[in-house]
Amino acid sequence: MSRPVLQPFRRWIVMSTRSISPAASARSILSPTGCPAASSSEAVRAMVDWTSSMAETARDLRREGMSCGLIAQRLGVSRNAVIGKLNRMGVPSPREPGGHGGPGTRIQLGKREAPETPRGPKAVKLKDDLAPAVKASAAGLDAERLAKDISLAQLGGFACHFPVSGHQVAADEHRFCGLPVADRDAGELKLNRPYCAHHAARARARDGQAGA
DNA sequence: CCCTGATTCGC
DNA sequence: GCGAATCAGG
Repeated sequence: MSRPVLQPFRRWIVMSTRSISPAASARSILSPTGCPAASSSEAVRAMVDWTSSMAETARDLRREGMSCGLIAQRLGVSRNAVIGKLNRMGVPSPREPGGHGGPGTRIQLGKREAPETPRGPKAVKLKDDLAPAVKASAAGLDAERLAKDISLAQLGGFACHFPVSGHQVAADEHRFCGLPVADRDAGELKLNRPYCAHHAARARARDGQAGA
């Protein structure tokens, strides 16, 4: 019948208890023209199953400051896929200046007031001040550099679990901060987050904007 | 020109 | 929900 075909090699691993939902299976692939670019009989693009693992990894990596492009490479997906996914997840844009002031430093949040633009022509551009949280987190970048950068296996019960792998690493080789957590006796905030003071603050700031 | 992220839009 | 195309800025 219509689509006998292709066994999508969408494995991407799935260590989660439940990652592939029936919906995903139903989605299957196909769609001869998934996108305008692929119009015509172009190769079929295996749609990636965004498992929780991938989503979490992407989110963490991005929070580290890794650009979507690198994350995309790591996950093996396109940059737009990562951006789109993260945006859909509600992950804001940390875009910490800690990366490199060179290429791609554009924060400028704030949605366009006129999305009515037919996407082709010029779009509206709005300039909005950065949220204080972003600035604050940026100031704490030093803390990340001071992180122990240890593996998950070495993380203790009170070690910060904030991912700090600033390089491209496999999901299983992810490195974490490892600094003492703050919720033991921070005196200020006592969250259950297994993060140190610095990362806890960042996490809160992040959740505050979009608690996906 | 490169890079970046954001949004729009078809599937 | 997914990703490409497009846009927009550094």
